[in-house]
Amino acid sequence: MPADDANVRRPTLTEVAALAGVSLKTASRALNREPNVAPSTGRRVRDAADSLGYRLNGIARELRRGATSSLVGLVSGDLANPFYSAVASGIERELRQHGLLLITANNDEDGELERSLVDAFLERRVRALLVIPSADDHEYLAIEGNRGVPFVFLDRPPDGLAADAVLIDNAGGARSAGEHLLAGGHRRIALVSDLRRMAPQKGRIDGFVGAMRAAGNDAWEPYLRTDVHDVRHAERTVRELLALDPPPTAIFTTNNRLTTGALRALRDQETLPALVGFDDFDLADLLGTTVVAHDSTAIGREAARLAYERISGHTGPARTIVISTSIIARGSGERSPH
Amino acid sequence: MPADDANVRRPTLTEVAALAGVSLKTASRALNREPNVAPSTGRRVRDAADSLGYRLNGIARELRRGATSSLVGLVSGDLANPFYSAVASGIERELRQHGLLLITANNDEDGELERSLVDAFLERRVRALLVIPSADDHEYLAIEGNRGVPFVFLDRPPDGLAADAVLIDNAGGARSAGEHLLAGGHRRIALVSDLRRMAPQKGRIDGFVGAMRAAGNDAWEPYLRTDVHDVRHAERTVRELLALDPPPTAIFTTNNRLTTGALRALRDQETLPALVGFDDFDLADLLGTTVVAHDSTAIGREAARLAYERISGHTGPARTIVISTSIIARGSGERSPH
DNA sequence: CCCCAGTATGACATCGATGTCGCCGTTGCC
DNA sequence: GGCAACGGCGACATCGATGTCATACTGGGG
Repeated sequence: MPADDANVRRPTLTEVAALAGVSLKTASRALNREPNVAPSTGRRVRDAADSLGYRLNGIARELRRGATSSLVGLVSGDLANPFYSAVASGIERELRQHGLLLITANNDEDGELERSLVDAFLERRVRALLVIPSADDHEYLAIEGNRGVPFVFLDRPPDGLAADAVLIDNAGGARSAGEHLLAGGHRRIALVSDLRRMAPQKGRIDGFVGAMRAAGNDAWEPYLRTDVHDVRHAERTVRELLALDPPPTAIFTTNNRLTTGALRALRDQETLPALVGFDDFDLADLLGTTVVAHDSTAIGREAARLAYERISGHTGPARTIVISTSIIARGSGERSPH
Repeated sequence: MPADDANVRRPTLTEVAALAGVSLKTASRALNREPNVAPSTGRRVRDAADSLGYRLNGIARELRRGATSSLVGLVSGDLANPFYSAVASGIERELRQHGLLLITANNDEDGELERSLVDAFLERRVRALLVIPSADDHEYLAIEGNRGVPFVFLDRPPDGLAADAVLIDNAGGARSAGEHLLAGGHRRIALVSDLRRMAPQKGRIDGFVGAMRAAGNDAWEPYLRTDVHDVRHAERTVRELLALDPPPTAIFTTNNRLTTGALRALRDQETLPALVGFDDFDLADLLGTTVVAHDSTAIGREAARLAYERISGHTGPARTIVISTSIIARGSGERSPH
């Protein structure tokens, strides 16, 4: 049936204009509610548009208006990780208020993939690009930044490039975790961290170590475990730590995944070490887990805000926003050394 | 500095062609690696493109190629809810394999907003539209479905419209939860559900009620609580239920939020009722919470698959995929009535 | 009564790419 | 030696909208 074929094609503005008996330009004016259109003409055009099921072609409009879309790109890790999804949620909310839409892509923690995703976004002429980078080197973005596409880095500082960033006070949070445990009387404190090459992890390690040094404590040193990258590995690592003689009396885990692993390892232990985890998580209150908390949604919101200011024409040097952290004591971090 | 101004405009293919000393069309051929371009010409064009920092304008390309983008839209609830983010993650992974990008927007559980987001997506000429609907009536989408934009409904069936859908076996899962508790010897079983008007909730209620009827049990009836919509409300509701005389000996909560609320309410109780929750959640194993689990990521993956098949030209009647559920016993659902 | 301002409209160029078609110069084959 | 086939390339139209400029008509002021 040819009628079907006709049906799958969307009507163009030209067709609407023809049906309404006006010129293309007048139809455009009517639908955009520009001034200087006779009321009756306007109505006729809109009726024609409705009856045809016309919908503006945003691609064509954007090409004409300057080859830049109303999209903002986010390249991050898997949204299944609650940290990333909280950030994405904050971004989306903020963008929506300005009529911008969010495109997301998962870099699978792969620098190569990240680069090609950034490329894909740039080809689609996103208005801004938000990145929670996995790659270490961001110099390849330098040219772009100067070409009118604002970049904002989230959670990790840009490397080899001046760009806006929203970071967490990693060192501060980790220092306060260390101090909290020291204040509880702990000395043999284990540190379980993720990949050391990632800046936030490095910051957290440094902050913790700083607290230890400041207190003149070096009993933690045998218990340092870095480059632990997933829940299973964290669980295994914590089990191994607890089997040491003497075992640590407290553990500090530097992100939500590692904290989860530690909790699993502690499940069947008789004597529980103290535990403080970086990143708050759902139901931590029920599990009584003491954490270094921060507002992940705010990270996204602030990043989107910075991006929007750049889109709106703000120029000036790169800015960095640091999101503060706070310790939420729920019991696990307050267990005393035995 | 005028050099700056020049810098913010992206070079066009015409400029690349001029620099390489060839025609626009030849430059296009070279960059797209079409046949019939002399190797030396190709190299010259690519060098020119690199030196100018040229990047293809996807908007223009898509306009020319048929006014349809390489984007797929997802309208859902807040990504901060792990159910939605798991679904989004599944979708994005699947789409990426086909070179498609995901645009997300949060409907804030508001039918009006949802409609305008769908509009915005359609204007941007998404290739397909995935919806976890909040609105009840989807007839307004009927015209669109016939215009070549495939729709896939997730978690909730389309209403007044034939479209592909990926659903959870809500009734089946809830029935097995009911049967599980009955088998444990429970009779006074409370049902705490979210908004009854939402199809998944209705399905879960019906499944549970069906199990009760089949067993000839009506002792649950005084403990039915529907239209509980957030964590706080769920916590309060469960507290009230437990204060009844006699109290229920078991509770079935019909989604992850309500389960969270119930867990909070149970925290300080002396005698614990059995608890089964619909939706699995992170750390449920540590909390020992028995749940009706399903693979949320698979929902997204399957929906993206259906959409992709339609994009690739598949026609035929609307299909519905039902994701199965299974009970994961972790202790809370196996407590016996006291 | 004329002129000017302002309103309503349309013709045409344009955004940046790709598709169609045709031209020119080599080959290769009969 | 002539001709078909093909490789390499460019001129031009095109996708669907918006911006610019021109034009016709209306009404009001001098």
